[in-house]
Amino acid sequence: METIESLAQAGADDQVSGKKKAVLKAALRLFLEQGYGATSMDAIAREAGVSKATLYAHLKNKEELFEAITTSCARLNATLHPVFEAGHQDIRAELLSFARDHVALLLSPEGAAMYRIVIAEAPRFPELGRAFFENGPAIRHGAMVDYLKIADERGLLKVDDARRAASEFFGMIGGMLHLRAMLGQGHKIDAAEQAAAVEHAVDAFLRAYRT
Amino acid sequence: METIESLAQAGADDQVSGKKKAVLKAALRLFLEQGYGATSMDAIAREAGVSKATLYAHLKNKEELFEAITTSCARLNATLHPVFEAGHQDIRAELLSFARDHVALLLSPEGAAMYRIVIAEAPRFPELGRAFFENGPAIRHGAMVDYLKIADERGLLKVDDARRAASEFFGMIGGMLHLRAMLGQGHKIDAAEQAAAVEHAVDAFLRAYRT
DNA sequence: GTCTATATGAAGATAGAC
DNA sequence: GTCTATCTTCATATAGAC
Repeated sequence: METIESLAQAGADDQVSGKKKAVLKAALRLFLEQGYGATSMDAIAREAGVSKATLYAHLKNKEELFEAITTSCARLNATLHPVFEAGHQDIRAELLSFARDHVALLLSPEGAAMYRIVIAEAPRFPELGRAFFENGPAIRHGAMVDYLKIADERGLLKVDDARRAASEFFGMIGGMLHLRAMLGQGHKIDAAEQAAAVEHAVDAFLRAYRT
Repeated sequence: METIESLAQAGADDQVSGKKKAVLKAALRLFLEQGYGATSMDAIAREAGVSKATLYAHLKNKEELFEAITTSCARLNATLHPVFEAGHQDIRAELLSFARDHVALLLSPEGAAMYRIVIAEAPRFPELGRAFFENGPAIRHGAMVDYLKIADERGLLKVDDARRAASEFFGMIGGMLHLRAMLGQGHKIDAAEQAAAVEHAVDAFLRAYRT
């Protein structure tokens, strides 16, 4: 998993000064930790080790600073989405591996914080919601659609509607767990219980779409 | 569906003055529309048609006012959750009806706004997250668990783990749709497409758990 | 570019009159 | 109980010196 540091650095152009990188990095961390409204420009400047004036020399205002995070947000999603080894050697094992990685991302502190802030601010920053969706869930969904289509063509699964089947897959492996995490009820989720739930869901999916 | 007006009235004790009711009603509306941070006490007082001093005569502060909303929040969930006619006459029809009502709630403006604000503020108001979960998703989940257990006992379905099966049911009928709505990408969801997706998911669930 | 110091305004909360 | 007017705090954003 990519670190917040590398994300912030990657999010900034390579030509920008170290100060700007520090500001973006600090902003990403604080926004994820505390949310948009609760994060003050003072705190970002302090965390970055620069003055507020320097901060405003690089970024127009708080909104622009937050929107700059969109890049890191997209990168987070694109980088973290598991590489789908679509070998179709062992469908159950492949789906299981994909599902585990997906759920681990949803429930990780960074992943959950990112989902939370994007959901919270989507009305005020529609572009952020769009970028997050397109670069994260939509990409993973598309990968699963392709996988299921091939599996259907090869007669390994019987999938009448790959898009809907993919949506059902993601929903059933992580829907309730994700909801619990979003509502702050994720602390009760035991790791073993989580793993068993994912496995159970994958098996149910396979029963629904086996040949 | 219960209106915001009746919710606010029901949320307040019957003995409190009309002014307090007006404040609670205004607060609920503005919180749902704009979120916690973006809603000022000035705006709530103005919307309620009272002065700020009057507002503070009834509620200690903004946090307490927000927490008072928890009651309405719980009530919204409890009231809106579809009555589950567990007749087991026609399982597919019953699951379909339940699923349609559930998804309609998730995607309704009021439901989506409630989910959004609770998710956004769950870190700062853990009790709100807990109350929302216990009175909404958890209740519906429990109802589905009971339904599936009975269906299993009667040999109508083969459900090895009712809790996990219920989680999978909710995830697959609404997971991706809900996520899209939360990220502000719900406007693209065509009503017919939505209905077809729900039906498709119910059928997939039945294939996974049929006898 | 970077800093210290400050202007400006918004929002939570209250004092005192009626 | 209710209001007008005000206090206080804090956050965004900038001015001016180095």
